[in-house]
Amino acid sequence: MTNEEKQNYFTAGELANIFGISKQTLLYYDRMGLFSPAFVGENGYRHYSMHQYMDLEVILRLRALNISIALIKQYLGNRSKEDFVNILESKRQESEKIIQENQEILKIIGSFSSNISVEKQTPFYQPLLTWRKERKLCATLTTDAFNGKDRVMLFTRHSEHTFEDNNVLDKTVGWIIDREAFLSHQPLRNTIAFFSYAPDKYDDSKKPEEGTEVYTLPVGLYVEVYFKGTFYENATIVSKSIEQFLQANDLQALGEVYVLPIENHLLHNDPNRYINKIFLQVQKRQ
Amino acid sequence: MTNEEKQNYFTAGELANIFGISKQTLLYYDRMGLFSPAFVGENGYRHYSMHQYMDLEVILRLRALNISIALIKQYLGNRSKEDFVNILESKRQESEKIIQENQEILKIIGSFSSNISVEKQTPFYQPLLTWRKERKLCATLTTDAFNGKDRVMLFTRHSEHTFEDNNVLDKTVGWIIDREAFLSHQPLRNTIAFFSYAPDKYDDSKKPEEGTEVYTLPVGLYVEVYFKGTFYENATIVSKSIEQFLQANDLQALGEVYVLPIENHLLHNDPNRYINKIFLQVQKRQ
DNA sequence: TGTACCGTTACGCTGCGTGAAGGTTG
DNA sequence: CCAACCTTCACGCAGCGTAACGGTAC
Repeated sequence: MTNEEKQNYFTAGELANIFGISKQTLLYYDRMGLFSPAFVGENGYRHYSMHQYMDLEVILRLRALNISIALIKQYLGNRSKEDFVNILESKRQESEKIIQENQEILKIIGSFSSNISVEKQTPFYQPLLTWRKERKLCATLTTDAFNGKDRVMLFTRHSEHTFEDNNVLDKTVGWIIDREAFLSHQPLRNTIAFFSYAPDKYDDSKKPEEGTEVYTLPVGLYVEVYFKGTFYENATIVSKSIEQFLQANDLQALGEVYVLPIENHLLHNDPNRYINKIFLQVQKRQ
Repeated sequence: MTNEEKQNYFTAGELANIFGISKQTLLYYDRMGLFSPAFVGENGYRHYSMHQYMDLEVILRLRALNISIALIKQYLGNRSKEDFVNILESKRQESEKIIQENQEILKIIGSFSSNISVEKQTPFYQPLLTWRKERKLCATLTTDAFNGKDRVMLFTRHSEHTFEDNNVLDKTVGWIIDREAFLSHQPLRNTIAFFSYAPDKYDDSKKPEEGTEVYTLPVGLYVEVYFKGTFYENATIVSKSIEQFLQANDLQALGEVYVLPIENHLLHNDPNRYINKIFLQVQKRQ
């Protein structure tokens, strides 16, 4: 290597340092055929000519926009205003898509967080009597033949049909059980349907799939009970407390019984720490 | 495999179909130790129990937020409200960072695009006489010892020092040459400095690095010429046209001469298609 | 003779997709 | 006997980072 060469060419490390990038990056660009040294010495050393900094500058400015190496390579060989504008345009769309996706994530996180922080000092096993506004919900009816696998299938079908459009903020899925069976403390309580709340501005024109119905929970008085643990282990005690509450307050039950998980396997390993809410509509006995 | 097993367990394909994911995804989760079947048959077939759908649901809901498999694995083994909230919080920060990065990209693309579309029907080699407002610029002085490599180093140093804060929209770097040398058509024209425009609201308190100065281009009359090709090939003809223009309009030059690339190697392979703008301050001869 | 360069493999990361080659079930 | 399942490799992707191992320049 002559002195003249030393004065006019950059070695890989020099060039990398000057541009504040890693030597490996230059080696990688070489391997990819994106940016190769002007010549390679007998000792294998790379020598980049002074003028090559222009190409490298183009590369780094496009990489700063996270434009792919393949695209940069293609563009470098055939630069033009049109192609440049096209690249910027497609990159713009890509970035906008990424922004949208992450804003969607932020939205979901926000709804999660608010739902979690709401229920803090909840009284358990204490029937509450509250006035609820009308609410719409989506329900997927369960069929009669209904073993464990089918139950899971219906559950996921409900989730998919109900949540495929991201209108729904609260993605919790609850289930509806028969009032008579529940209040008579029968050990086996058939699930009538899975349900989840629909947004208030639910699009009525959108016909739900076969087996899924949009349903209105009427305005009125509701009895609600929060309890810990699984429904099947606590159904009897909860149903008895509700029955007692209805009698003591001269109330009668209407409609079906709704069970809604508040904290479930998403938050706890131990099912004993699950929190569910059970509610049903009531009215003064006439 | 007994009939009872068939009724109570999912095979990999079944589970994948139900949840609308790929079988390969399940296999991958198994390999990663994130989600393994309840048992594996003698034939090697995977069998997932009905109850496992809950774990899978947790996994998929967290994956929908693009939370890493390692983190989900950790969380699954030890669920709690606190950890869940922490995960959401860190993911929120991550998403916000991604959004910021991409909005930065959109900003850069926007400034690129507007700069490109501005200069469309530009008259070349035609001296223009315009009134310019005061503008601030950053200049990196070139040293005397100044061969090719040093020039590149100074150029990149200027870029780094000037642009490391992303305040600057227009990242074009121009250069300043000596007026006397230029107007006397000397073949070798020394570059005095590299420069680029500073944003109007440049933070004066921020002391620039050694060798870089913030500089004010005074308000006043300027002569501007757009020309095609490289500066070194066109300097003589441009300087002659400017000289003629000055004489014809009874003007005299002030300050130094600025050369600013409008379209360069970022947009063209062929240097003959480069577009540069040369400008200098003038005043009526007294 | 040391130390600070240079080089070439080659593997790691993330989350799967996509075969290939071969066994199992019905 | 075929179709539709299932399995286990193993490579590919994007853009480098990070050694490991060895030669070279001063």
